[in-house]
Amino acid sequence: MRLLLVEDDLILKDGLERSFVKSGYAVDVISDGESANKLLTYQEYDVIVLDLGLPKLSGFEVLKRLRSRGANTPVLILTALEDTQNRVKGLDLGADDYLTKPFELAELEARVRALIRRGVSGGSAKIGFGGLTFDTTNRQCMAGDIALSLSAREIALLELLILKAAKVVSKTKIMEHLCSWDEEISENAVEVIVSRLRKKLLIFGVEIKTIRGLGYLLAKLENN
Amino acid sequence: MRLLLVEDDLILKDGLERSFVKSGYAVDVISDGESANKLLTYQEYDVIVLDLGLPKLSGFEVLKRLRSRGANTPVLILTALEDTQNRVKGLDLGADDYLTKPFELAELEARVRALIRRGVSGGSAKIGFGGLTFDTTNRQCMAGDIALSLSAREIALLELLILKAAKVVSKTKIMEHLCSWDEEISENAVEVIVSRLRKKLLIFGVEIKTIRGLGYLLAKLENN
DNA sequence: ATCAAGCTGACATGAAGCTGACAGCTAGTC
DNA sequence: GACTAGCTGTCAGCTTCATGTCAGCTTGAT
Repeated sequence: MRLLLVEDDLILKDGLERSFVKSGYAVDVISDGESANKLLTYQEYDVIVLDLGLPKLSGFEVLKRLRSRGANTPVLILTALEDTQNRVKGLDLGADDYLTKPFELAELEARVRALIRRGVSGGSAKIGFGGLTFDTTNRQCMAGDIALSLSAREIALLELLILKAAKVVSKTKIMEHLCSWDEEISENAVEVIVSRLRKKLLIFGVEIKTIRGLGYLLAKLENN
Repeated sequence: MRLLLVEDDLILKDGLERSFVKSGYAVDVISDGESANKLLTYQEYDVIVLDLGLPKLSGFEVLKRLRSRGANTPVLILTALEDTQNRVKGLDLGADDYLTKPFELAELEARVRALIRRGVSGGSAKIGFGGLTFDTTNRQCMAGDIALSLSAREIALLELLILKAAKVVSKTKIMEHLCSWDEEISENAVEVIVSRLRKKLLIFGVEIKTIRGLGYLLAKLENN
């Protein structure tokens, strides 16, 4: 899943980024409100972590403009201001969650996971597809009580496909969700990841269908 | 959909063209204002991407003359001039959107899509016909919750027919919409594409009628 | 009946996609 | 530091599929 972190504190920024990357997110970091606003006009994210105290354009303003463009991307607001007034203002503007500094890393991660879940699967931690169950909390995929042995890339791809249910996901979209700016992979790399994951899923009756020229979609295997 | 790109910067021109072609547009490129103006007197487009800083005739002038001929083709202005004055001037002259360089490719594409949608279907991304729903955003056609498996050409043709609702569309018009100059296909090729699409649509109660000597039109199948 | 317009099955070609092999990289272990 | 195992991207050669052309047919107007 692709995450945007808007934060100007240098130390916090680095720590959060490293931690999110380690958890398997594709993370982009930006440190002022104006750039964030511009970026959000054309780049979609699965979740945004937004500090309120930003240079150039406040977090409030970034959020307001994002919502006024009709985007419903989940936003978690991060701030030093503890008073209720700002909390209310943030939620009124369309924030989905709110965390005041100082906070525990684990709590932030849990809330981010919850936001992604809420947006896609109606809040439940486990999503089923065919004979598979995907657990978004520890990012593991189970078939019955067997845990599939998948690599990080494979899990990221499966997560995306399973969250998009039976919709076509283009190679470009896959590239966007698996990689942040500084990484860049070829279309062929996506094909390779698909090929490897496909092989592992087939055993469990789940198929990755190719829609030529458009992308891939997850489907239950038809037996006949 | 057919797109005209008026741009004199060599590098930008090439990049944009390649990207639009990849997205499935039929793209014509022209690099000076005078030729653009001349071309626009006889060739219709679905959307025009227009640079302001052009040799021979400015983008402003091209736009002004286009509008004075009564054409309401959506126009997106592209420019290095960032000041508000020019933005206002452009919009006053009848531009539909405005983007200042440097910009991200993805943003330009998103805005072009938005313009096409706005122009044709009143802003909604989905258009229905009979039992079919055509999603202009991700260029997919659904019958209920089944996605039709259509090739790129078939989708392009269906898009055109469905946008023109129950009006007759001539073979020449179809050729214009599916191809830019450098590609050229025969009338027979159109017949073949129609034949293939027709077969697939029949199952879903939608018929492509032939109006001999005039063209084709989309109709709901009458059962008797 | 004649002829042009249109239809469609068969085929060739090239692009899109697949996958085994390989090599560079990372993390863990001693 | 050196060794190992596993992950992951690139490449090359292969397969699959979309699409234009052609040929021979059907349809419809006069």
